[in-house]
Amino acid sequence: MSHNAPIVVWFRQNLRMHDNPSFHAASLLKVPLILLYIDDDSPQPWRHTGASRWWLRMSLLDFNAQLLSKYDAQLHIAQGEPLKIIKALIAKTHAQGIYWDRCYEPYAIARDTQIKAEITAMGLEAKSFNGALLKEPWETLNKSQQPFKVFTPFWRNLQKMIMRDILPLPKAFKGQTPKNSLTIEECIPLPSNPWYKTMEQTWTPGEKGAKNNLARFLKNTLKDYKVLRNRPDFVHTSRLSPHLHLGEISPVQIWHAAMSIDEHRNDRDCFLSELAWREFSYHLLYHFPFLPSAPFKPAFGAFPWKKNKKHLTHWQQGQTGYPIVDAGMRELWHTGWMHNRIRMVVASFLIKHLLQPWQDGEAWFWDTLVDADLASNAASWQWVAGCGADAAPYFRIFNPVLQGEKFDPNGDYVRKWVPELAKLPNKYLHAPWEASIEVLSAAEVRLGKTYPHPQVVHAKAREGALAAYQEIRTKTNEE
DNA sequence: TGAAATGTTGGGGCG
DNA sequence: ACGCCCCAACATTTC
Repeated sequence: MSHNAPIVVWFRQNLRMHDNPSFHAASLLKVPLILLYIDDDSPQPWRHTGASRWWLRMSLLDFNAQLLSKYDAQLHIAQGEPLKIIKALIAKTHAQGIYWDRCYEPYAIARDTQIKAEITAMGLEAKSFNGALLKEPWETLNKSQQPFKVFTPFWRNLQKMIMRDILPLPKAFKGQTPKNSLTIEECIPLPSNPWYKTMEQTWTPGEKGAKNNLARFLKNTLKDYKVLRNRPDFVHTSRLSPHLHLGEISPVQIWHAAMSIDEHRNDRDCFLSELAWREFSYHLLYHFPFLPSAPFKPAFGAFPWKKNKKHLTHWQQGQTGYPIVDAGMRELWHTGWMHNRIRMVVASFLIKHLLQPWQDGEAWFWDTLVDADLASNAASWQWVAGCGADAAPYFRIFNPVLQGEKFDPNGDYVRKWVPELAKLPNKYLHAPWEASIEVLSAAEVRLGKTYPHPQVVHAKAREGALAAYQEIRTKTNEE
């Protein structure tokens, strides 16, 4: 192996050119670079499907185009088992090593650990970097060197830490694309069903789209973020989550960009604390790898869920009869995204009103969200269910009518996504069953025909949820 | 990053 | 003028 042998840069969830630690480090070596992307189709839990896979396709296409125009280099696309692919690639190209930015999903950690061991055993270099997090999960420990289990101390600790500088764009390098490369289009075909067309109108996947979203957010909507982020009828959140998931932008870039703004300090810190929730989720997933499937609080293993396929289906389709819930579920289906406040409302409804296991909601979000992220999704569902680390107390049950009236006071959000209720006056928009026959017919609403009756009665469902909670509390105490 | 039930207070109507 | 009741409005507790 000559010291001019190429280095493989394996891109995974870091599809960006700026502030990319592995890419940047490799580019400093002044050797040819092989830019690799592998669609890992080996059997694994939580493989990306649905909406987030559509995003992946778009993101890869954009990234590849940017690489081509900036460096005259292209991604080497492969599909299959990463270890085999990498070994074959190294044999063919005589590469001297491989660099990547770390992933933190349990499956990915196991896979990468094995690959690193095998590559090292071959006498080659396998080097990993932190490109996805502000700090590694093992760098943020409490005073007794244990992982944090409560957000606030985690957040306070994070705020005291010094963030690394943003890395510059890699200088020119010699790109090398092995011949037998698949195209991105072949590797990740468009879904057969045209649902993605609405998403194309909503989103601009890729590094530029991410940057534009950040700039738009900091300039126009950081002011009053703390209050207005709760309004699903406004565009007042950053909408960075899908970009962050594939690393089109890094949390370090976001951190420094936000910190460079001196006005609206309260709003800024509130925004950064949301970034810290993402960080906290990764922290939890790393230290408690069962997080996506089992309750963080073991007592919840005995929770008396009342599995009901019909309830789940109505929820998924946005046909629960509670307008704010249905609006959210339909926004999700059509755009691959849902406003965060509404995510809490619909999740609480599925878990507490319908008594369906949080894992069923988690699975649905995994398929339908463009920002589907194992750590955030698992931690957030557990948070709502009350079984997570620093979770909302179980008895905190959202009233879907009050939430609607409070956060969608003019009804714009419900009217947009549940148009069959659009003509109802505001007074009844969030609780159509309370309207008189006259009001309903004037609005051309026929409950049970044009819009469903409420699937459950709030007050009764609330009692049921509290009783279910009581059951596991009793069991826990007996143990 | 709830909501409902329960408790307290004080203004005003009224005998 | 006074006591009594009603009930917002707000505070506290409970789930």
